[in-house]
Amino acid sequence: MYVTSPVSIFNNSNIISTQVSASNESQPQIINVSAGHPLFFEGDEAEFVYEMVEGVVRTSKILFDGRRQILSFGYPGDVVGLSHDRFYHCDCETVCDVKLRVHRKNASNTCFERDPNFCNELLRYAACEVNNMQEHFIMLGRKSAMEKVASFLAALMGRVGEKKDSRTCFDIPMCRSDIADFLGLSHETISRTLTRLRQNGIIDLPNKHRVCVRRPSELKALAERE
Amino acid sequence: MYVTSPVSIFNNSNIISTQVSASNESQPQIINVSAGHPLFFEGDEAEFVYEMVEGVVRTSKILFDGRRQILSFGYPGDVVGLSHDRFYHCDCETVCDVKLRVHRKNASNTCFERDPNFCNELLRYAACEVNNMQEHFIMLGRKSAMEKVASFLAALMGRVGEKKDSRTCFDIPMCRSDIADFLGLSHETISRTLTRLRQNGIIDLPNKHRVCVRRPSELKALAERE
DNA sequence: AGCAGATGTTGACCGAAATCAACGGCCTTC
DNA sequence: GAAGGCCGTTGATTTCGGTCAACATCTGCT
Repeated sequence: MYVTSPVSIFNNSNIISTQVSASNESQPQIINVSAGHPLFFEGDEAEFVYEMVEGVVRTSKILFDGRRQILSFGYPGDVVGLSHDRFYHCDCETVCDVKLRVHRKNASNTCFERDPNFCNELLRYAACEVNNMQEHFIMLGRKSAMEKVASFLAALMGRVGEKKDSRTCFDIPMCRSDIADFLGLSHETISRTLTRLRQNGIIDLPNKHRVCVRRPSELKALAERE
Repeated sequence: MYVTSPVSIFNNSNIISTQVSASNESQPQIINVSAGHPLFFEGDEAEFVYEMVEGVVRTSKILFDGRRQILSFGYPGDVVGLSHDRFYHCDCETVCDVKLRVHRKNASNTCFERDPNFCNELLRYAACEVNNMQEHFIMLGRKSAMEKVASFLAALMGRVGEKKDSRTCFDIPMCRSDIADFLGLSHETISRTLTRLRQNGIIDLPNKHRVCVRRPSELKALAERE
């Protein structure tokens, strides 16, 4: 099943509320996609806009020689597949098993124009998206490897962390290379930096896909300093 | 005169047409701002959305220690000042003398909601913006210094280049540090890379603020390779 | 006109992160 | 359960671009 084009990074606000999307045209369909499958490719006709319900997707662009930049990880509440024209402008794949709500774009290509409320919500979502992307700009352009990794962990902690005693734990469903291509680093540097954070007692790594933050304030400090 | 929050990079399409914006509320006012002045700062109340008419602005974010990332250069036709909430999320300053059209946001804070057409246009503009930003992501995260500078020049060439004989010339109103902070490099690297391009016969530099491209196809090739 | 500060260029050197390489663990597949 | 491939970690080495520094040029100011 091949679907949409994603546009989100870490978005704290579920701007698109359930009832708003439910009111749009024929009720949107929910689909499941298993881990490691593409939803759509750059250049595909952009028929759908997707709302993440469960799981994580990644959106990316590839250069001619294979270099890859991950644009965003789409988490529940995020919207993927917005496009200003008829085509998707990045690839999108599932990172793990995913459940998503599918909105079909109408013929006129400005999606949802018959529903001004949903259009306004989408506009606010897009503006929010732009804001998130701007934060990511300064990360990619001006932060050190340690700052990048700490910022990434801090963002995930804020979004999906579960508090347990004095720790905040969360899963990292994506592999090291995905994180590397998101932060503009090599996967070796991701690994080394995580090891350093563990050695400094700031995080624990119970297994490869889970992080427990032992000192949240120090992590946040590293996200801005060093 | 202090005004808006900008959101654009290099945008080929003047999506916001004159009559659409003119139909919005009380007719928008045109203002002039001279070179080197701020339009607004991060955190300011986002009262206005601006349409660039003439000149160039830069939008930026600053880290605690002074590191700066330029998010976009706003050229005529671009929109600056979109925000998902009541505040601007970046600084904006004029690079040279600027003329711009000012749209006041209404009280409800979702700008222009009474004008569904303009909302749809803005949505398409925002989606286009997101697309441009995605292109910039792969530039910041994965391209070499030469690729970055060549991409920057190629984008400017396509947008504001004037064909003269076999050459395409254009002004670069911003200083080297601005370009550096846009591309995530140091100003010395910008200078060195421009010199290399000149030595290779790909560009001429008649003066510090003007570029003539002698071999456009080689420039475009460098933007993707090397 | 003359001065001061900003801007641009170039060289020397340094360092953070990439690259290259080796290896261990885990998962899939037959 | 053997084989092969991915993934993650760690070490050795390289390299690109940053930093520091010197100097030239330009601009604005009085």
